[in-house]
Amino acid sequence: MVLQKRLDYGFNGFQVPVTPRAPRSARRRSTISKRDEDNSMGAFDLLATVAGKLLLEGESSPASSHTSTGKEKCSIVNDSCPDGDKPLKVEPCDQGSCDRKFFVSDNISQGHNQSCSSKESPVHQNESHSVMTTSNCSERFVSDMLVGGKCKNEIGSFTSKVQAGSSVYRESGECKLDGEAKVIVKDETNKRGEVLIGTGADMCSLEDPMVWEGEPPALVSSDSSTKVPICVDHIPQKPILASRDDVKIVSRDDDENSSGCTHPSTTTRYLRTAQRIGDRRIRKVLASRYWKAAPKMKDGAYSNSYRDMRPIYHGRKNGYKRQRSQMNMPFKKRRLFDRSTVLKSNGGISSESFFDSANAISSSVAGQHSAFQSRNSHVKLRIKSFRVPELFIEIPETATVGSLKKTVMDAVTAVLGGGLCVGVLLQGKKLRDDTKTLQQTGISQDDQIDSLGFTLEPNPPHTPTPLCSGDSPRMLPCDVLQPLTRYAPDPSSEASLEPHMAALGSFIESDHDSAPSPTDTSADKSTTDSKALVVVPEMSAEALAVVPGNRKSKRFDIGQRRIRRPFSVAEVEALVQAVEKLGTGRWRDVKMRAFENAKHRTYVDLKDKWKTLVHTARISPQQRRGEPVPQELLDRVLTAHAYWSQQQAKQQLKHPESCVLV
DNA sequence: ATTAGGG
DNA sequence: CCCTAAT
Repeated sequence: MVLQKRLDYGFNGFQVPVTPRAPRSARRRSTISKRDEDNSMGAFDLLATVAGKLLLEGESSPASSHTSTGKEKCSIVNDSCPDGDKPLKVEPCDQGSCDRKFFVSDNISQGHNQSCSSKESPVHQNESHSVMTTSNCSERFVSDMLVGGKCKNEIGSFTSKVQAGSSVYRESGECKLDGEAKVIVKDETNKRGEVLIGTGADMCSLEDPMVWEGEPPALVSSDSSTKVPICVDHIPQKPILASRDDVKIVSRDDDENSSGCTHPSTTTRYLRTAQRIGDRRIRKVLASRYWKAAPKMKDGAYSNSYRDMRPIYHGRKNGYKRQRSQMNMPFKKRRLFDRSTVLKSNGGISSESFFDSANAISSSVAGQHSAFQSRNSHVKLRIKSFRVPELFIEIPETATVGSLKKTVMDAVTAVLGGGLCVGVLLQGKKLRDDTKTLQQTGISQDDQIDSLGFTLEPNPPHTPTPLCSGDSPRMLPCDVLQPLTRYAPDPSSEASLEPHMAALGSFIESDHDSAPSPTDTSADKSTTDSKALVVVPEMSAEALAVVPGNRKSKRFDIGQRRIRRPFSVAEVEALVQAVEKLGTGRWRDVKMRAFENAKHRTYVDLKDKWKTLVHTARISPQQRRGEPVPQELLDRVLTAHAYWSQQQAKQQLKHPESCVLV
C-alpha cells in the first residue's frame, strides 16, 4: 500500500463553505417557505441571477476529469510557478452548452510572484496589470462581472433583467426590480481602454495554452460562431468592443422560460499550497467518498478515511469496498459518494488546522461598484465582483489536473449553489428591510450610491425582523478564529473587514441580524473610498445549510454531506460539562442544555463527539490530531465516562428487565 | 424523535 | 460525519 500524498491547496479568498447539507431536520422541512420567497426576491434578485444561474449550472455537468475534455472550469495555468502560491481564478465561462459559467484557472499574477507570471504572461507586466497584482485585483474582476440576460424569477412575481453590456453600455428596458428599479450591471470600458469582455484571444492571456484547454470557455454568443471568453484578470491588450448580443448566456433556470442570462462573475483568488515551499502536505484525510468524485483515480488514490487518523490500509480497503458496494447501492445512497471534495479551512497560509468555522460563504462584493443615475430615475449599478470565500482543497498528487479542476469547480459550485442570497449594504450597514425602495433607503442618491455594496451570503437573509433579537441565537465572542480572516493579497480585502468571519466558529450560532457587523463601524471608510466596498460578515454556514435559497440550491443540497466542523475547545468544554451533569445517555438533553443554539450540532453529533473524546482521551497525546483538547478536559471526559458507565451498569442491575438480551 | 453503535 | 437498527 502506498501512502497517498495529497496536495493541499489553500485558496485564499475562497473561503469555501461548502454548502453543508441542511441538517436532517431542516432537510425534512417543507420545501419552500415563505421566507424563501421573500429572499428570492431580495435585493435585485441577484441571487437568482448570480448564484442561481452561474453556479448551479455545474450540478448536472458530468464529472469530467480529463483536461482534454475541455469541460473543466478550473484551470491551472501556470505551473512554472514554484511551490509557492498558485494563483487560481474562477472565471465565468461557457462550454458552449452553457452548462457552467465558472471555471477556475490560475493565471493571476501576484505581486510577490511576479517573476512567475511575468514569464508566462508578459502582459502581466504592463501597467494595467500592475493594478491587479498590487492593489486592485478584485476591482478588476468587478467589471468582469457580467450580469445580464433575462431571468425569470421563479416566484414569478416579477421578472428582472439585469444586463451587462460589454464595452458599450446598454440599458435594458426590461430590467425591473420589484417594479421599481432597474439595475444595470454595466461593464464599462475602463479608462485604460481595457475591456473585460471580448472575444477570442484578445480577451485573455492565451500566451499559455494551458489556459484554455480544449475548447476555450466562452459565452454563448448570439452568433454561435463567436465565443466570448470572459476573463477578467487578463487585460486585453486592446479594447474589444462586443455588442451586447455577444454576451448572452442561456440560463438554465427555467428551460422553458429563461432565455438568457449573462452574468459571469469572476473572482480571483490565489491558490496556494497550504504550506510553504514545495511542501506538500501528506495527509490522508477526507473520507474516501470525498474523492470518489474524482474520476480516473485509482484505488490507491482514494483517501482512506475521513478522520485523518486511520491506518492507511483502510484507505484501499474502504475505497475498494465502497467502490463495489456502490454499484448495488440504491441511488439514494450512492449519491453520497459524489459529495464535494472540498473542505473549508481557515486558509491561513501557514495554518495547519482545518477549521470550518465560517461556514458562511460570506462572499462579499468586493471591489467597487459604481452607480449611475440615469435620466429615468433608475439606479444603475456596476458590481465589479463578488468574492468567493476561501476554499481548502486536498487532492492526491496522483490526481490529474483535470480532477483538480473539477475539484475546484465542484467546490466553487457547491459553495455558490448552496443557496446564496444577496445582501445589500449601504454605508456599511446592511439593509434588511426588503420592502423599502431604493429611494427610501437612499440608494438612489448620488452621494450614497458609492457606499452601496452587495454581498453574497450563504443563506437567505432573515426577513426583516423586529428589533428584538430574542428569536435568534447570538454569537459568543469567544472562540474567535483569526485565521479565517485571511485573504489573498487582494487589496480589496483591506477594505473588507476581515473580523467579521471570526466568530463563525463559535458553537453558538451567530445571529446575522442582530449581531452588529464589523462593517458597520467602517461605514465612513466605505463611503469615501469607492474601491473598498463592502464586506460581508454574517451568516453562519449553518444558516446557509438550513434554508435553501431557491429551488436550484435545493436540488444541490440533496446528498450534500454536511461540512465538517471540528469542535472547538469551548464546545468540548460545554459538552463535557453537560455530560458530567446529565450522563452519557441523554444526548437530547445535552443538546438542549449546552448546544441549544448551535443548530449545526445535533444530539447525534454530540454523542459522536463524546465518543471521539473518550477515544482521544485514551490515546497518547502524540496520536491526537486537530486542535488539541486540554488534558484537563480529557481527564474529565474519562472521569465522567467512567462514572456514567458505572451508573448505567447499576441501573441495569436494578432493572434487568429493561435490559435487552443480545 | 431518540439512542446506540458500526462505518 | 453518515447510516441503521431499535426504541
